[in-house]
Formats: sequence, C-alpha cells, structure tokens
Amino acid sequence: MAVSEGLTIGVLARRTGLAVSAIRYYEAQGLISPWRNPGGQRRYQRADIRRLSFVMIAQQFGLTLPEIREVLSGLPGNRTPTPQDWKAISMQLRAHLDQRIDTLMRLRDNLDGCIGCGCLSLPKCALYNPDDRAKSHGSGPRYLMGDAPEA
Amino acid sequence: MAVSEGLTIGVLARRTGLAVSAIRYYEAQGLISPWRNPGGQRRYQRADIRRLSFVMIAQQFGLTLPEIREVLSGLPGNRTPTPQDWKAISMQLRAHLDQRIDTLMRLRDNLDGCIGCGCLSLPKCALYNPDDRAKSHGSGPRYLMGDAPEA
DNA sequence: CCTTGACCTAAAGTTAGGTTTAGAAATTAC
DNA sequence: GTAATTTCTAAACCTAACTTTAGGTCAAGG
Repeated sequence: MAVSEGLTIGVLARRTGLAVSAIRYYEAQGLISPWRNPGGQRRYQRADIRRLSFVMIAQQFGLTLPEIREVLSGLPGNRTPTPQDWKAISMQLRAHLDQRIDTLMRLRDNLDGCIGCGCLSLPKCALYNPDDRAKSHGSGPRYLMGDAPEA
Repeated sequence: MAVSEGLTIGVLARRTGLAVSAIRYYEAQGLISPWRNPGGQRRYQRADIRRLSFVMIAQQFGLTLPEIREVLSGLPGNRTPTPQDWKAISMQLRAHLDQRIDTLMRLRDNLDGCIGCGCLSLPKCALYNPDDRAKSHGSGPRYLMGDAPEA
C-alpha cells in the first residue's frame, strides 16, 4: 500500500507555493474539494496541483475567486481533467483577459482625448462614461459611481 | 457678499457624484484640504471638483489613494491649477496605464503559449515567471508568492 | 424662535482575500 | 512509547476604501 493515498495539505502547499491557510480558504470558497483520511485530515489528488495553479494564474488576470470557481466548474467532475480540458477553460481566461485589455485601452484613448482638451471636468469628459465606470475592477467594496450614493 | 464663500461638502458631493463620507475619507487620506467656516464646517473651492474628478479617474486606472496623493502633489500649492497643470499630471497617469496594459499583454502572450503546450504545471509554465508574479496588482493583502510563506 | 435639514466627530462595520492564534487531535520519527 | 511535526477547527485580525451609526452642532426658512 501507500502507493498513492493522496497528498497532504502541507505537501500541496509546498508544490504550489501557496500557504496552507490559503488552500483551506480556497476550499471554503468552493475552489477545491479534498477528501478526508480516517483521522479527519485533508487528502488531495495530484491533479489538484494543476487546479491550484490555474487558480493562481486566473488571479493574476484579475478574476475574483467566485469568478474562478465559475470557470473551474467547466471541468469534468467525474474524471481527472485532461490537457484538453485545461485548454478549454484556459480559453475562457483568455477571453476575460482580452476584455480587460480592451477596457484599459479604451480608457487610455479617453484619457488622451482629455489630455488634449484639458477639460477633466465631470459632465463633459468621456472618462465619466457610465459604461467604463461600471466595470472598474478595483479592490474592495468601493461604492462605484452608479450604485446608490449615501442616503 | 455671498458671492463666493466656497462649496459645502454636500454640494461638492452632488457635483462629483461622490458620497459625502467618501470626500471626508479622502481628506483623511490627504487628497483634499478644505478650509473651515466659522461654524467648523468644511468649505471647498470650485477647483476641488476637478481635483476629485481626477481622483476618480486615477482610481479607475488602478492607482491606490497613496499613489494618487503622490501624483496630485505635482500640482501647484500656491495657486489654482491651470489646464496645463492638469495636463502635466494626466501624463503621469497615462504612463501608469501604459505599464498596466503592457503587463497584461505580456501575460496574455504567456497564456497563449501555455494553452498551446497544455502544461499549466508549475515549474515549466512561463506564467510562473517571478517577474510577472511580483507585480500582480490584485486587491488586498494577498500573500504574493515570493514573499515568505507561512512559517 | 424654532424646526428641519445639512454637517460634525469618533468609532464600528463591510468586502475580498487571506493570515494568525489557540487549543486539541492525528502522524511521523526515533 | 513518547516526542516532535502536522493538521484540525473556530475565531480573531489584517489592508484598502469606504459606509453606517450614534449623538450632537450649525445654518436656513418661515
């Protein structure tokens, strides 16, 4: 025996570079689902290394954990994902990324226009276009203009 | 009299679309400095509308409040900023933006490579290049790989 | 003059994405 | 068989960027 009882959380952490606490947190967020050994400890599959790798990459691309969970749900549940499976969901990532780049480039164009006209004053400036404001991907619960203001 | 005693915080909020609480918060962060009327209430200049507009735009571009304060410090303190002054600091914003777009495009190239090879596995993948990881601009105090892991 | 609405401060709450801590149980190593 | 590691859970803490709340003051209208 002991040919393959699964990876412990510590080993998975070392293989991925993530903190043990982060891996537990991802589980709480539904991004990964280990099983438990008789003693109640988490055990992971080899494929989970790749899964967490994907999570880390997707984060760099600016996806939130719920968004990543959504993308990961595209993987087959009944078997270990193949390279083709990973390619498929990586394409989705690429689409997200393209959209973000596109948004930033439009923002840049608007800024160039504003630098040109020197306006930078609210109602006139293209930078206040609601479409652009809506998708600001900043951090935290920033009251994004367009949502209800105070009172 | 009453020709111009300055704007109240409520008026400034309406003109910019910001919440009153946000404007006070920005003051605490050193982004804006109103004076006080005899009763102790905040009074703002017309130019502060533009100042807050700039703050909002810079936030869309992903700058943090400290970074924005830094950029704003390039404005003249002794007089009302001219359109030229605004143009000058807007150029800095443009540089920030260019850099962010550049990073994302490099990330995209890496992803394309990875989709091609189907690896997506830690040590081989270009997406794990420390250079790219280092500058992840995500939100919050994320323990970015490369910093000391747990213990 | 008095009421209503705007404003004040300080402190606590919120979200995302985690980390840290505390105390206990399971594993591994010798 | 026991000591040293790991792991477990639950709860508290952290940052950024704000909002909400509580309790009180200021200003404007009638």
